[in-house]
Amino acid sequence: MLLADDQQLLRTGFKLVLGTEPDLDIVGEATDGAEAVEMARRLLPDVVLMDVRMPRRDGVTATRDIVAQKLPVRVLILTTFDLDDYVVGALRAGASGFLAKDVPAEELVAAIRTVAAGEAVVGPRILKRLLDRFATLLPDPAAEFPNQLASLTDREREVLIQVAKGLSNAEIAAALTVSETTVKTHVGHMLTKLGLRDRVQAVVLAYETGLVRPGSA
Amino acid sequence: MLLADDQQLLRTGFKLVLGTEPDLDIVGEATDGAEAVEMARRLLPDVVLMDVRMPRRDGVTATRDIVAQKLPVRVLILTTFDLDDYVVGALRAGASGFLAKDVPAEELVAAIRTVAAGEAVVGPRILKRLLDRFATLLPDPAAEFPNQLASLTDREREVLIQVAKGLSNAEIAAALTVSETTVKTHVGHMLTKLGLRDRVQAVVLAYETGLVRPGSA
DNA sequence: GAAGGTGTCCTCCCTAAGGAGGAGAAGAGT
DNA sequence: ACTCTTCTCCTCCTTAGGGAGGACACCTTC
Repeated sequence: MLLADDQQLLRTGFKLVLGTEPDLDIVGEATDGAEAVEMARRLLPDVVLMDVRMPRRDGVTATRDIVAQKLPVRVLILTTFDLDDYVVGALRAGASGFLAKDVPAEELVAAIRTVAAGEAVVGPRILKRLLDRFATLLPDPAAEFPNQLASLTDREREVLIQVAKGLSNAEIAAALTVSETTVKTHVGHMLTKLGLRDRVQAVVLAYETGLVRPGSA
Repeated sequence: MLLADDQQLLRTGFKLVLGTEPDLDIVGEATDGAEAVEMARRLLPDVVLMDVRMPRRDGVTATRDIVAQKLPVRVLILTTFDLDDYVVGALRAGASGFLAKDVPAEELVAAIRTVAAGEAVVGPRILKRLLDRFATLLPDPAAEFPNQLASLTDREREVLIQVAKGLSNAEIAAALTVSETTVKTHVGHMLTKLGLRDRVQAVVLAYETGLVRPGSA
C-alpha cells in the first residue's frame, strides 16, 4: 500500500491504524501527486491511499496518470470534504473508491481490503450524493416514453428506430419489406405526430428520449 | 423495518439474523410488491428491505411508488443477481441502497442502520459496475475522439454539432453567422471525411461517438 | 515568395425527402 | 352492420440537402 498525503500528521495516524493489521503493508509514502505517480509505478502497491488535495499535482490527475498507465494498482481516494466535484473527477479518472477522512478505523481497513480485491468502495454520505446525481443522469429503462412517443403506432415507432439508425427511406423499406411509399407515409405521420420538421430531428429525439441509445447500435 | 420478499424461507432467515439486534424491529412482512407499497404506507417503517423480483409488482416499481408518495421510508433493495438493469431501475426509482442477498449478516445489519440514517449503501460488486457505467456516462474531456472525428477541422466539428441538434443548413448559417453556402460546404466536407451519406447518419455518429450526448441538448 | 490548410462564398445540377390527398384491406370495438 | 384504427400503397408537387467544381482571403510554415 502506498500513502499519498501531504500532511505528515495524517500519514502518521494512518500508519498507526494500519500497522495493527498484519496483512496491510505500507510500502511507501508520497507527499505530493507527482511523487505518488512515480512511486506507484516503481513500487506497484496493490492500493494507493490518495488525498485529493496535494501540492504539485492533485490526487485526481495523479489517479488519472496511474490508471492510464494500466498499472495493477487501485486508487482509493480520501477526501476531507466530500465535494461532488472531486468525486466526479476522481471517478472519471478511474479511482476505485472514495472515503471521507473521518471514517472509523475498521471501515478504512475493510475498504482497503475491498479495493485491493478489485471491488469498489464509496463512503455513505458521498455515495448518497453520487446516487442522486447518477439517478438524474441515467436514462430510465423502465420509464414510459414521455407523452409524445406514446402517440405513435407500433409501426411508426418501428420506422422511427430505423430512421435513427441513419437509414434512408429505401433502406427502411427493404428492411421492413414494404414499399418505399409506405415508409414515407409512416415517416410523415411520425413527424407530424411528434411535431418535428424532418428525420434529422427525429433522430435527435430518438436519442434524447432514450428510444435508442449510444452503444446499442 | 418492513420485509418484502416472496420467499418465505428467506424472510425467516432475515428474521433470525435481525432478531439478534435489539434496535432493529421487523414491523411487517409483505409477499409481493403491491402489498409492500400498502404496508409501507400504513406502517411507515424506517426501512423497507425489498426484493427486486416479486409477484404482482416488482420491487422497482414498488419502490417508485413508495418514494413518489414522499413517505419517510427508505428502501433497501436486495438482489439475488446483481443485474445492471435492476440496479439502474431501482436507482431511478429512488432506492437508498442495493445489496446482494449473499452479504454477511453484519454487513446487512450495518447497511440497514446506514440506510435508516438517510445515507446510501451499495454492495461492492454492484458498486463497481455502477461506477464503471457512471464513468462512461460522464463527459471525459481527456478522451480523444476516436480517429475519424479527429480529421475534422474545428469549424467542421462545430457544424456537425449543430447538425446533431437537428438544425437545417439555414438555421446553422444563422447560428454561426455565415452564409448557407458556407454551411453546405462544411457539411459536405464533414460528410465525405467521415464517410457518411447524409446528415442523418452524421447525427447518429455524433451520438454514438459521444460528441453529443443525450441530455446535453 | 511559394505552398498548404482553413474558412468563406459562388453556380449548376440532381435526388431524397417530405407534404397533400386519396384509397383499399384487415382487424377490433360499438 | 358500422366505425375506427392501422397498415398498406398510389400520384403529384416542392424543396432542402448534397455533389462537383471553382474562387478569394487569411493564416502558417518552409
